[in-house]
Amino acid sequence: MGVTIKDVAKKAKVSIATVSHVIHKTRYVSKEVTERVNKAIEELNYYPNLLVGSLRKKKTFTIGLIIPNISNETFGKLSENIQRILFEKNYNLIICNTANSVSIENAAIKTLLTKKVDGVIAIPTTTEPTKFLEIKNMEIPIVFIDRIISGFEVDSVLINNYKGTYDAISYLIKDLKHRHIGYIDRPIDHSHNIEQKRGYIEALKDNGITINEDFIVRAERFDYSAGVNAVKLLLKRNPELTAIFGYYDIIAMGAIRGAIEMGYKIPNDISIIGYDGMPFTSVSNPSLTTVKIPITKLANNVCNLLLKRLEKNKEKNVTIKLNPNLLIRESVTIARDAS
Amino acid sequence: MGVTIKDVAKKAKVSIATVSHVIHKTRYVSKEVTERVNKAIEELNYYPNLLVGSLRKKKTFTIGLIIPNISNETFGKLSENIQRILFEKNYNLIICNTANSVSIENAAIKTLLTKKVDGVIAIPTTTEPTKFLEIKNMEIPIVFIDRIISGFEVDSVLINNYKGTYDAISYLIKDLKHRHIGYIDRPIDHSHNIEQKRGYIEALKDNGITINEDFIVRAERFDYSAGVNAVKLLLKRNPELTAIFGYYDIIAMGAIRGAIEMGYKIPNDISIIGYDGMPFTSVSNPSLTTVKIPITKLANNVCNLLLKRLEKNKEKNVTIKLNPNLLIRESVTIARDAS
DNA sequence: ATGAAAGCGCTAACAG
DNA sequence: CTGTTAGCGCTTTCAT
Repeated sequence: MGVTIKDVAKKAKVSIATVSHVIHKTRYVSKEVTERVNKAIEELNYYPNLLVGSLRKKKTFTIGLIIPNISNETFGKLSENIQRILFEKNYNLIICNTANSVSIENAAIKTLLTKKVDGVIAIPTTTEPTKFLEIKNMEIPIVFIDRIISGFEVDSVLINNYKGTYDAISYLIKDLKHRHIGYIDRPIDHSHNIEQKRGYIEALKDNGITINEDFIVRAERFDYSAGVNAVKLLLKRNPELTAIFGYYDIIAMGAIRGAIEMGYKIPNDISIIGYDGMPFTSVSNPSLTTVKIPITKLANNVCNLLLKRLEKNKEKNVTIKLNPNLLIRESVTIARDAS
Repeated sequence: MGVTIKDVAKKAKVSIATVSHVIHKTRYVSKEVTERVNKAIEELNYYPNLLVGSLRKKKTFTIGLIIPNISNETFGKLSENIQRILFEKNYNLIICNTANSVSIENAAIKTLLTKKVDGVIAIPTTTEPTKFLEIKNMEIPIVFIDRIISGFEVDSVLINNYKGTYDAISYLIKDLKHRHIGYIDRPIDHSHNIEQKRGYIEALKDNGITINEDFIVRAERFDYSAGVNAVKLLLKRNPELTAIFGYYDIIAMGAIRGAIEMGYKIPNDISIIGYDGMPFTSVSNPSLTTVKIPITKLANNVCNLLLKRLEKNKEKNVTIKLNPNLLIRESVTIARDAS
């Protein structure tokens, strides 16, 4: 492992304890000795082995991040912010992409435990707490982002997806007179999309519109082409639709494409709303009206929560709820059947 | 640090050596004992501390990834692929975003060295090898992606940015009859954009077009709005331009927006070509003609190179060069002044 | 077929 | 003000 503290001690003609103390400024060392040690460190290109230190200090300064996929713009931005904030506090991030696979997620947790991370930040895929329970039982702090696992208490920073969707749908109904609104749901249920759907249902109800199950369809996957297919299915089945909500920007972008392929004009024939507020949705044409998740705020809250918890692990779990907000852009307009 | 090998040994009534051997199958242990040990591991929820193991084995199974920013779609995809491939080989990734800052990059290298990573993968920002030289001197394998630091020999997987740009510009000239082609360059020079520019220059030369320095401008930053500004500057100064090449997709997207804001129609008035092949450029409108970097192939090559090097570190440096390819989409068409 | 014990590089308690 | 040393959790050599 190259140069060790011993080599430095020998070169500086001091004990290894002194070297350690010079590095961490953990007790007074005379100026001359300090200089000698620093010189030796410099000359030998010594980098203290933090992993060994962690052996005694019970702290690795490593945090695990479990996330579906960082190549998603939203998750990428989020990871980047988290990494930056934690790096400033001397923590490093081991990022594990789960690709929405429970088995990969479990494997990731296992590795993180063997790497003895000080804490875990997760956007969990699973809806069973099993593996996360193990983390918790080991008293390793966990922070969940935008997901709940029912019956599992953790610190979490949530997005008010109910309100986000409710507001978007209400806007379509009240401001733009839509009454036939299609809905593209997530392939598999998790807490966030269930909340979204509740927002859709409640907004319809509150405006006296009966729910039509035919207007709701699940995307087959998490990607663009799934959006294309979903919208086609929806529009063929329900030609009366004047607006469509996609639970996720990429799906909504696919929906725009699918609708265009079917000969519809966006937004004149069909209004489309997305969810997440990914940057690229603003540069597309038409730009996408979408519900924006406050990423920076999210990252800040997550890190704060975790850092606090790393200091005192004993207090009650905290849940923070952040409001998304509707970004009105070009992909929506007044309903074509508005009277 | 919770449950240790000792606890397992005690519970299974064997020595810690035996526990270790059961875990790693590193010597024969009788069936009964093996079962007892595994049962104890299970019941105690024991996760071996890999960091300690690395103390003796001189191997941490951790790789450092230094990258400008993973929230960039290209880098995000790249990171994700690298993470997945290495994870399958039991390696973890510590990702450090440098935000194109040399000082952050240096700080990142320092941390990676204290975390005793087995290897480093980097898209370097600096053009001075100083810190990377330290890594190399410690005989830690490094792989560079798409960047060269002159006078610094490392394994690298490069993109043939010269050819990528040359082909794109040649296409504009030969197929689409453009003769007045603007060029938006990177804010600061690095190897890849220098190669790109050389491709631009040579393509013009080879087609008998004289280089006009006024047609070349540098983006002020790496972002969308810098593209907007750059194109405006370019078009005001040179109304004769019929096409513009942006060294980076986001800049090119900004250029489209800027040109539209000035009243140009894309592609009829101005053709615009980007570089990178980010996914979102295909769903925008008009979709962007761009030079696509082969991300998956890139990730595979990088990981292969690194994994090989982790086995035998003594051989000569390897450089792999991958060809990008032109994706022809909607943002280019025949020059408006074509005769 | 299994155990005892040295030692990896470092921190921190103790000693002087 | 500085040095000596035990020990963190584990792997591996040596011993039986």
